[in-house]
Amino acid sequence: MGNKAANEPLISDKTLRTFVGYHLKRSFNVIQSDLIETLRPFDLRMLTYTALVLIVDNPGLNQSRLAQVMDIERPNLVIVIDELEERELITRDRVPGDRRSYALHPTEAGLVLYERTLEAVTQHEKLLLAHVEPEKLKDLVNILNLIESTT
Amino acid sequence: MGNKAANEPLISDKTLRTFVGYHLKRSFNVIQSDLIETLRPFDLRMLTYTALVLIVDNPGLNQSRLAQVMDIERPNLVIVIDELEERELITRDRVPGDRRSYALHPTEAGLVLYERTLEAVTQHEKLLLAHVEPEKLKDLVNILNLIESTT
DNA sequence: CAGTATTGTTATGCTTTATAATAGTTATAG
DNA sequence: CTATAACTATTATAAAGCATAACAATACTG
Repeated sequence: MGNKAANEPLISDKTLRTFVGYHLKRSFNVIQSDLIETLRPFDLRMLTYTALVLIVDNPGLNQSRLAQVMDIERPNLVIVIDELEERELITRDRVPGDRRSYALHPTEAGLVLYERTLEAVTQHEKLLLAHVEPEKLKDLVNILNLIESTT
Repeated sequence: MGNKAANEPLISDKTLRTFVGYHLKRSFNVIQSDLIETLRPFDLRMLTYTALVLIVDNPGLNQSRLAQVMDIERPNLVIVIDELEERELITRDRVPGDRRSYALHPTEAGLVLYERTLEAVTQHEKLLLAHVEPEKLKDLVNILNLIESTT
């Protein structure tokens, strides 16, 4: 009577489960999906959001440094910055000392959007992870920092 | 004397660091980079490798189920399966009961490649994470499972 | 000053991921 | 039994992410 297992036999991913990376990817997918939906109303993608946050937190930085921190190639950052500038969320300002590079600054609108999205994203992640004890989340971040510092 | 900070001022990602998802992504990037390099000699990408492993572990499954487990859309799995079949690592076998679907099975060559890559990938991840105590990795996986079970 | 390095950019390609539409097959409702 | 719905695999298509080569303008170095 409605034995679903008969129609849809369980698939085992036991081999993949032996890899930490597999677990990392699967849990990141959960958070990423939530984040994408959270950012949608603001018409921001993960990359553009990340760039906006870093520019607000580090006003005046240039594109080379930003690409470096975001771990993407310079050419790929250009379209991200183009989009933020077209939407008048940031400005590309000539820097007196070096006429090659631009200093990136948030506009007033950029600051406002930053504040709003920060609240939304923080709230959404808090809700999404509400069932995990805060102590465990702290442990998690500490271990992830260890892994990250592998490089 | 060589004050690098003067030329390359430190960029702060403190706001992004408040998000668990940011930490997850950054540490996954570390593992993913290593995995890609590990798979390169075998001419496998992450997707094709994942598919191969799941087919070996679950011989006879069909593409719909496989796509479901891999969290990708059916159309996108087709080219992955095409590639594995062209390289004669798996076979698409007609199943008597249902002429719509194919049962996926690994070939002898597929099994051999599976064994070799499994060893390589296991060894590489072990080395990459050698500086993290095994106990912490266990904790990590447990917490990640909690997050994954959010869905 | 000559050669080299850096910044931002364009062009290009590959991979991943998502959606719509279709042919063939199976299941279901009346 | 037949009409309709549902399912499987596929094709076509597009958007997004990510990498490399090449270039113009500018800055640095010996």
